[in-house]
Order: sequence, then structure tokens, then C-alpha cells
Amino acid sequence: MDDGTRSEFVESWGSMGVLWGINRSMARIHALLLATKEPLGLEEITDELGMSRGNASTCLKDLRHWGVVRRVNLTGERRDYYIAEDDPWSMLFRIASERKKREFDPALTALQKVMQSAGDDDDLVRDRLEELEEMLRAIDRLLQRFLASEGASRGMLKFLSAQIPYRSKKGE
Amino acid sequence: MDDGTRSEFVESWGSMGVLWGINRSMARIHALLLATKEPLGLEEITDELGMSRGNASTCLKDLRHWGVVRRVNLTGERRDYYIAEDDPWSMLFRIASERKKREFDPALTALQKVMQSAGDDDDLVRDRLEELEEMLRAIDRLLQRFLASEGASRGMLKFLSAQIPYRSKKGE
DNA sequence: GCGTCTATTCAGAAAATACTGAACAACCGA
DNA sequence: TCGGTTGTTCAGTATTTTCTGAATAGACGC
Repeated sequence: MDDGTRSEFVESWGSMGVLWGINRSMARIHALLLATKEPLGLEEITDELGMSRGNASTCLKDLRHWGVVRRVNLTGERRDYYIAEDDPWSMLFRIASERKKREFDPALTALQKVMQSAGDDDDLVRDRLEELEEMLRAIDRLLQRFLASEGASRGMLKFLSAQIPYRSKKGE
Repeated sequence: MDDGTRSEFVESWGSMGVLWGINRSMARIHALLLATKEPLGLEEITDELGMSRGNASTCLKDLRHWGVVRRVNLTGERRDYYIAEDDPWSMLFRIASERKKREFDPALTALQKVMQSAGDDDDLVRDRLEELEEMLRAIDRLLQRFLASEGASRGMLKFLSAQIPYRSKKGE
């Protein structure tokens, strides 16, 4: 891949990462590793992406924590090298389930606690809150199912994807 | 609903909103309207939530734009009043499809453009990018289907939700 | 017209988030 | 032990996002 294309890819994946709740630096490092066969060292990454050692180090730690990047030790080398994991699907599942656990679940629990204690005298408000809770429960369930079995969900997604000829935009 | 419970609800829904990509002020206003039967004026909202008129006004405009809040005119009143829409499901769909259109689709298009032009000589990298693209397409498809028919998706979610007894945490 | 009441806008302030770089720690070979 | 090399941490800085409040505009009755 030529340098121009690679850096376009790095920036695009950076923007996509922001949507997933991953910050731009992390996603850019991830993209660089995805687009590179050989393991890269910290210095090569900071050079290529123009970021500080500190930032790169922190991002790499997080990327490893998400299970998205692996640290490898090249024989006879003192420095650490990093490569991207090959399977993007497992990355998707890890990130999704971690974020559900860390962000969604606590928010849901707090909301349910409040709603339970809101024995409301007002029908309209009570109905609204009940619908809302039902909806949140439904979403929670969907996520639980989806995340419970990675294999099945992957299959389901791929199946859907094969069903109809792909059009990236509705109108085409 | 007593004041304490209401404000807990406001704050909890605020946190949940942040997860959806809605900012805290917007979600708090929405929560307050959900928890109140009567239409509320701008001043009541700013008083109750302790925020500036400007911010509240902007948030209300956005909430109306999302189709989540409606402006009503009380007869014989000069001020504007606001109420929450009753159906949270339609809110979910509106927000999801708008965010897909505004954020996900452009990012996907950019990525696909880069990947197409990356006729790579390296097998490993090519495979990675192909898998990645397939995954993104699958997600796009899933979203398309899900958003294409609100009724069907609602039914699906509710069905899932009824299938197994609900437990809010895995371990219970 | 004028004064009053209310909603909106937007430049600048404040808060939240991300990043830098220098200090430190860990390791290695000589 | 020391000097050199590399990784991590974190206080401070920069950037982005959100919020405020004053200015503005419209709408109404008199």
C-alpha cells in the first residue's frame, strides 16, 4: 500500500473509531498496524503518525486491553513491537461487550432503581415510564443475546449481509 | 412523583443520553418533560434544572428536531410550552437513523473508497482489509434492515424481550 | 408609535477531553 | 557499578465541546 493511501486509511479509520467511542489517536494507531504486515515499534508509530511517545504508549496499552493489538518480542531486539489482531469481528465483540458492561449497564441499573421507586399517581407519566423501561429492557436483552454467542451473531450478521445485493446508499 | 425522585430520574436519563450521543442538557430536559404531565414553559425548565435560557432554548430546538419533544400553545398564553412525545420507540428510531445517516454512512463511504484503491501486494494486509470491509458492510446492512421498518423491529425487540425471564445482570 | 414580555442567537467563558513532554523506572551489557 | 536505551506516568497544556448571558428580534396590547 502506498503511503498516501495508507495515511488516508489511517484518517478514515480514525473518524470511524470516534463513532465507536474510541479516541482518534487510538484508532489511528490501530489503522496503521492493520495496514502494516510487519510489527512496528513505538518510535516508528510516533514518527509515522506525528504523536508523542506518551500518547502512543497509553493508546497502545488501551488497544492491548481491548484485545485489538498484540505486543510481540522480536528475537534479539530490546524494543517492543506491536501488531494488529487479524480478526476485526472479535474486536467488535470485545469492545461492544466491554462498553455495555462499563457504560450501559450502570446507567440502566440507576434508571430502573429510580423508576421502581416512582409509584406514580399520574397515569400518563406512569405509562411513559413503563414503556421506557420496557424499551430499555428490550435493548438490554438484544445486546445480551448478541454478545452471548459471538459465533452465532457473526453468522447472523454475515447471513444478513449476503441476503440482498449490497448498496451503500438507500437511493442507488 | 416527588421532587427527589424526579431529579434522580433527570440525572439518570442524562447519563443514559450521553451514551446515545445526546448531550447531558438535552437529555435532562427530555427527562423532566417525560416526568411531567403538564406542559412546561422555558422558565420552569431553566428554574428546575438550573441552566441558562440560551442553553435550554437551543436544546429544546434540537429535541423538537429529533421529534422527541413537541411545542404546544396554551390558549390565552403568550409563552411557549413543551411536552414530551409519549412513544420512546419512535424516538429511538429517529435518533438511530439520523445518526447513521449523518455519522456512520459518511465514515463508511470514506473507508470504502480508500480500501477500493488499495490493490495491495501483501496478502495479510489485503485479507485484513477485506474482512474489515465485510464486517462494516454487515453492520450497515443490519442497521438498514432494522431502521427500514420500525414496526417489524419493534416487534422483534419486544419478542426477544419476552422470550426469557429478565435478569439485569449476568450473574444473578 | 411605545413598553413589555418572550424566544433565539452567538461571542466568549467554562468545563471536559485529549495530548505533550519531561521525569522516572526498568532493563541490559560492559 | 555506570551509561545507554526503551517504556510508562502524569502534571501541565492545548483542543474540543458545552454552556452562559447579553444583545437582538418578534409579537402583543395599549
